[in-house]
Order: sequence, then C-alpha cells, then structure tokens
Amino acid sequence: MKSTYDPSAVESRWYTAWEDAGAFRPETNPDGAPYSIVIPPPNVTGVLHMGHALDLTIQDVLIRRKRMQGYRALWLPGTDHAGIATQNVVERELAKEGMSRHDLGREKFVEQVWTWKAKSGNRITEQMRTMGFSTDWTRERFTFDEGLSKAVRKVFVQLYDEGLIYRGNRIINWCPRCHTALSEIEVEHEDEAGELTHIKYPFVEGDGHITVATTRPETMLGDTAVAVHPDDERYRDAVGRLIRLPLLDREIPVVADEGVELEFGTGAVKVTPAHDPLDFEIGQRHGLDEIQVIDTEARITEHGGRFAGQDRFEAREAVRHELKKRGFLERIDDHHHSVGHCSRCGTVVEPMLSLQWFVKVKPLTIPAIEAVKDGRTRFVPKRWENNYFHWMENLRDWCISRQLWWGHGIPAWYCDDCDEVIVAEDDPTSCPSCASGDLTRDEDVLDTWFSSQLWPFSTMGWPEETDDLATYYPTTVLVTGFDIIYFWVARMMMMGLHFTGDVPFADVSIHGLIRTPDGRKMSKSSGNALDPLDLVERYGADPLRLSLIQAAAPGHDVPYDEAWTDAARRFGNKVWNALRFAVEHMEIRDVPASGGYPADPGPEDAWILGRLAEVTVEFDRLFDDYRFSDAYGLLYNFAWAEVFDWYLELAKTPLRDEKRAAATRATLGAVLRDLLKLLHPAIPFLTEDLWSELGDGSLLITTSWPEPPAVAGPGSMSTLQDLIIGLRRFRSEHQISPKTPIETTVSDPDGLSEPWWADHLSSLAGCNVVYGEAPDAGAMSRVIAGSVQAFIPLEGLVDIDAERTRIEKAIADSEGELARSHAKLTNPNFRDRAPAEVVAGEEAKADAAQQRLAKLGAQLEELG
RNA sequence: GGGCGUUUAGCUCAGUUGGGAGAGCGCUGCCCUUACAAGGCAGAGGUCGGCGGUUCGAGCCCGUCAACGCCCACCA
Repeated sequence: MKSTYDPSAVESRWYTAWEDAGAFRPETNPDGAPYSIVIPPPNVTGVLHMGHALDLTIQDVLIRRKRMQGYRALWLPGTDHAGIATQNVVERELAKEGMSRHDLGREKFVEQVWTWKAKSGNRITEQMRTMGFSTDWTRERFTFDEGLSKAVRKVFVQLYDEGLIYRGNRIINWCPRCHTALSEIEVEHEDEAGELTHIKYPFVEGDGHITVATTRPETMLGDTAVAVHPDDERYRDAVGRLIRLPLLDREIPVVADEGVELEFGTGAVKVTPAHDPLDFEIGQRHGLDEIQVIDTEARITEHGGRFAGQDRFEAREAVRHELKKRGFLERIDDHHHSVGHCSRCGTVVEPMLSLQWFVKVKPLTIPAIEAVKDGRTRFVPKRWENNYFHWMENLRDWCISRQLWWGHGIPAWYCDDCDEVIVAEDDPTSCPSCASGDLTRDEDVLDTWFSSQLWPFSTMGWPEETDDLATYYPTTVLVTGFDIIYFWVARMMMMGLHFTGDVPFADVSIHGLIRTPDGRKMSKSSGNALDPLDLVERYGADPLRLSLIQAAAPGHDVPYDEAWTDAARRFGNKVWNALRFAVEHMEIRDVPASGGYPADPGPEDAWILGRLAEVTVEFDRLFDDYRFSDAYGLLYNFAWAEVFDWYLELAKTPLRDEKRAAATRATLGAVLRDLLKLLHPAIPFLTEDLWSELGDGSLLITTSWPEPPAVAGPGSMSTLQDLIIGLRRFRSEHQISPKTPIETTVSDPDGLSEPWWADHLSSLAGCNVVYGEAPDAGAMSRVIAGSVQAFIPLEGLVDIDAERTRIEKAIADSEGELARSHAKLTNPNFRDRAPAEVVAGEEAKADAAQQRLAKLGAQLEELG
C-alpha cells in the first residue's frame, strides 16, 4: 500500500466492478424485505450541481446501508424531460445560429430536442457514476419515454372523465418571452419599488369623478367597470352611475362588489377583467365585458386605441403622459408591491385571460391532507407538514397546458364540424358525434410537473400491474429539498392516492439548500456556484460525499465550505493509514467478513470492543431517525479519536508480545473491518478499496451490516487514559522533552491499576513506572487520576515555582467544582426532587473533588 | 398581511426524552515517536441574542422583545 490515500486512484477502480456484479440491483438480496427510493429526476439537459450532490448522497447512504442490512433495496434513477427548461436550452442553441424554433417548424424542432437529449442527456448520469451513486441503471426511466407517456395519457383521460380536468377561459400567468401559460408556482413574486397612479374617472352625467389607484395604468385601456365595496359610504351614491373612461371615452358602470378592500387606496378600483384575477371574478359576478388589451407579446392590442402596438411598459408611460396632459392624472405615489416573474427566464409575467386546461385540485387535496394527518406519510422534520397543509388547503386550480413544443401532447381533439371535444387514450380517427368532421389535435403540451407527479408509480410500470409496482410501491422514503414540496411532493401525494389508492412514500426526508460560506444562495447566475465535479477532481468523491452528509442537519440549509471536504479527505487518509498499520502488523487476509471478535480479549481490546458496540448501536439509532450528520459525526470522532488515536497506540504494546498478540490482532482486524462497513455508505470507494485488502475477495457493497459485538466492558481503561493525559499535560506544562523519561511511582490504594499499565505509561507518556507508596525522596509532583496518583520527583526535572502555579490552578478548578456540587447538595429540594441517580452522581462528584483537593493540598504543603 | 426558521468558541455550524457546553476550520506551545506532518501531543477561547417565567435544575420548555433570513398571500 502507498503511504497516502489517493482518492482519484481509488475511485477509478470500483464503479464498474459494482455494476458488473449486479450490486445495484435489488435482486442482489432476493429474499430481503423491500426498501425503495425513487430519485427526484433531474432535468435531462442539466448538469449535476451541489444540490443534487447533497440530495443524492443522502439517498445513496440510505440505500447502501439498507442493501448491507439485507433489504431488497431499490434506488430507481431517471431524468425529467423538463419541458420549458429544455426547450429554452435548445432555442438558445438555435439562436446562436440566428434561428428560432419557428424557422424549423414543430416537427423538426422536436427532433432537434431529441438529438440534443441524446447528446447531452447522459451527462448527468455519467456524473452520478462519478459520485458513486448506486442506482439501479437497469431500471432507469425518462419522463418522456413510452411507458411513462402512456401513464400520463391514462391519467389525463381518467381525470377528464371524472370531471377533474377541464378546459376553460381563466386568468392565467403568461410569460411573454417563453410564450406560454405558467402555473401559479412557476411565478416568482418579488417586492419591487413601483408607483401608484391615481386617476380621475369622471361621471358621464353630472360633475365629479371617482379617483382610482393603479400600479399598472396601461391596463385602464381594458377597464370595463369601477368597483367599490357595497358598505362604503363614500361611494353610496356612485353605485349604478356611469363613468366615462378617460382616453377611450368608453362608458363603464360603477359596481358594488365585496371583493374590494375598503382601506386600500381610494376604496375604488378600476376593473380590468381580462388582465387581473380579482377583476376577472368581479367581471364574472357583474357580467362585464372582458377586453384583452395586451397580447401574447406583451404589446397593446387594437383595443388600446392610439396605444396599439406599444410595448406594455412603453404604454404605461404613454398612458400616464396622456392622462396628465388631459387633466385626468391626480397624483403618483411611491408604492412597493410584488411583481410576478417567470421562474425560468425572469420576465415579468402578464396575467391574461386565456383558454387553457386546468386540474380541479380541491377534491384531490382532501385525501392527500388526510394521509399526512393520520401519519401514513410522515415528514422529517415534522414542521414541514405545516407548510404542506397550508399550501394544500389554499390550492387553486392548476393550469396544466403549455404553449410549448417539447412535452406530452394533450390528448384532446376538436371536431371541425360540430365542436365536439374528444379526450381519449387512443388517437381517435373520426368524430364520434357527427362522424363527418375532421379532427384537429390540441396543439398544447402538458406542464412538466404533470408527468413528474406520477413518477413514484409510473416508473414502476403503472398502469400495468407489474411485479415492481407490487413490490416497491409505496416507496419507503422520498429525499428532497423543501423547495419542491409544492411543485412535486404535494402533487405526488394527490396523484399517488388517487390512482393507486396508496401514498407514494412513507417518509419524506427534507433537507435544506446548499449555500455559500457566507450564507447566500448558490446560483449559476451570481457566479458563486461550486461545481461538484470540480470538487471531486480536487478532493475526491468520497470526501465530498462525507462532508455533505456531515453538514446536512435535517431540514436546515447548508452553508458549504470547502474546508469540510478537505477535512474529510484528511479523514480518508487517516482511515487509509489505519488499515496500512494493520497490514503491517498482522495477516490482514485472515480477517473474516463478520464476527471474529476474540474470545479472550486483552484489556485494551475489551475497551475498544465495548466502545465499538456502543457506537454501532447509537449510529444505527441516529441513522434510522434520518439524523445523518449526527450519525456520521459520531462515527468520525469515534474512528479518529478513539480507534486511531487511542486504540492503535494502545495496541502497539500487546502486538509486540506474542502471548497477547493474537487477541489484539483479532480485535484490530474486527474493529477496522466494522468501521469500514459503517463508513461504507458515506465513503464507498475508499472503504471498498480497503476491503479488498482483507477478506475473501467479496465486495463490501453487498456484505453484511455489522452487529454490535457482545460488550466486554470498559475495565480500568478510562482511569489509565486519565493518568496518561495527566502525565502528558504535566510534561507539556513543564516543557519536559519527549525524549526525557520521567521516573514515576504509581500509588493505587483502591487497586484500580494493573501491571499492564506500565507498558502503556512508558510508550504513551514516556514514564518509567514502579508501583508503590509515595517514595520518601524529597518533594514530589503528583498527577492524579481518580484515586490513583503518579508521584514524580521534582529534583532536576521541574521548576518549583511552575509546579506551584500548576497546583494552585488545579486547586482553584477543583474548588470551583466542589462549590457547585455543594450548592446543589445542600439544597433540600434537589435531594427531594431530583432522581436518585442524579443525586448520587453529584455526591460522587463532590467526593472526588474533595479527595483531589486533599491530595493537591498535601502536595502544595510539600512544596513549601 | 400571515406562517416558519435562525441567533451557541475568532469563522461555519452540531447539540430530540431539561441533569456537568461540542465538531470542523482557525489560533498558541511542543514533537518529523517505526500507520499517517493530509500527522501526533498539550492548550487557549463561550454571561449558549436580551428580558421575564416554569422547574430542585433551562442552550433545551413557556412568554416577550430585538436582529437576520425564508416561504406563502388576488398589497388595485
């Protein structure tokens, strides 16, 4: 073995070996209980970012452990066709050649997208391999592949037949740049500084006017009413009168509607039914005209009179200018309000009346809410359930049609003759109503999330009743960031319950977002995004994985700092060298794949085996609660501080003693082996590589998860450790060179010590030890560990003043400790109400401090 | 306008049944000790945001205030 760990060398070796062995397939454990995860499918044209790296590492860690525990563990991979995102990418490519999709035509363009997908679609899956993710590639799916498309179509048709999908004229969010409708959640609202323009709307008859306030003066061109609240005294007499709309001179009524806020603005609102959701509702209630004054390019339509053809923002200024000129402008106030932007391209969206397809979600939300309320699906951490409920309860109908070319076509046909609408799984050939008319297929495609929401069961073969569906659905856990609870998790719940009668997953493990070290959002656009593949190159995939898993406290954002990955790399080096140590001191091939704990362990062995047992149990407990960062933090510290720093050093002595070496070799081998197993889910490449040094040529990935060894008990090890630490500190404080042996007499009235201590005190603290009472040889320093004292002659070794300072400090510490204990113990309430073991513990503490003080006092006296 | 989160060592963060404050990085001193200098040993550093309450006992539970952040909302 080389003396240093080289991640890139290690990581190039194992992925194909695992895959060739079929280790990623659940069939590797044919008799195990099912355990399943479906990957949140990344965009097919995307590249792996830090968020994926975190999300997928968590899933891989879960799957690898379950696989080792013997479960039939399925991790199903795949990608999302990502309608609007992918189309945008390809359109940008075309734009470089000075072309638009319309130059190609729909068919050619879609072909082009498929070509692009074939070219770049494997990129992210290749990157997943680099990261070591053990997904079952034989089951890889794509939201646009044949089976999933069939599922989409069946779902659409059934929902339509059930009246849960309908087509209607509604206000939708339109992106003038992407040229498509968007759903509510594809719109990002941002608070912006704007202006509230107050406009005088004069009555047709008589004097006077009503002042309305608007942030979008250009929409006045489409006004068909002014609305006031029915209880508003100010406008009591105005209701029913007619207004002459400025600039256009259209006569519009004043209506009373409860949707108007009394307090806001002037209490009177201009009503533009074709360009505002609230106005649309008011318009419906009062039978108002809906005049579209802004078109799909965000330009003023011919209904806008002299403003026709102007861009909406240009028109805003022009309208305002004209109003002012004609004396209708009252005033303009500064006003902060939120403005909707397209989440894909950032363009300000235009609310607009449009004929689109919608899902009627209310009936679907009820069982989805119920399933979380009664615990069939559980969020971790639980507080995310509140967000889920809140969103579900306030959900409005979901606009699912998109005016794009890349996506699942809507299975609807319109008869040219009789206006019949046909929605069917199989393409119809003739109109069932009139049988004569030609059929024209709806040109729109479905929102990408319409197919993603079926993912947990469509990937398993639904609507066919496949073995996979029966075995792995519902899935065990969904791992995802809180940012797509609304987009995806909630919808999967609705669809899973509606179409399979069962929840799509039992647990939802929520993690946070990766942030920069200073807590900002990592994003490509702000140029602060780290590339996980670059980090893999510089530190290794295993170190990146370990650092992410350690940093990810459940449900919290992760400010990522490369220093963590660097630390994880050094940890890998430490593990590497620990195994190298074992290789040099024993026949490593003799280590069995499990068991092999010595029947007659030495005291050092018994101690570390006891600790291993405790850590194994605790690790499993934390892990099962999805507390990965705690679990791996525990393991990291156990491995480094206890196994490497203590046990390996302690083992050196018995390894030199042929009588004791056998038990220590067995322990060393077993402990390192179990450590490799426990670490494997987080750092699979390194542990697999080291595993190949020992054992029988089997793969670690499919070996068994460790059972905690039967506890042998800690013995006197902790007292010895305290003594060694005390002696090292003594040496450090008195600046005694490590090369200078310290002659010391160990006094042990309670018989805690053992003969074998002497070797360790020699090798680990540089002390030559004799056992006995304090020697009568002048002033002595003392190092105290419980009732054990190590006496060290002052003469020639220690500066008396320094020693006095050291003792005085120790006395001060002990006195403080004693005072705190004393205060508790003299409180009668404490004795009465605290549990007996807490009181006993406090008494023991006070006792120990007292004893220690007595010894320290005696020594101070000796110093004179 | 609602809801949620955060506030703990110089920095970034852990700390889930309330019972003696932790990690990584950084810092100080010593050491190339035959697994590892990508290392070892020893150490410094915290009124756990403020105030109040519950409790024998609070970083942890309750109330309140403050700062920062996020999400949701038909703020014309």
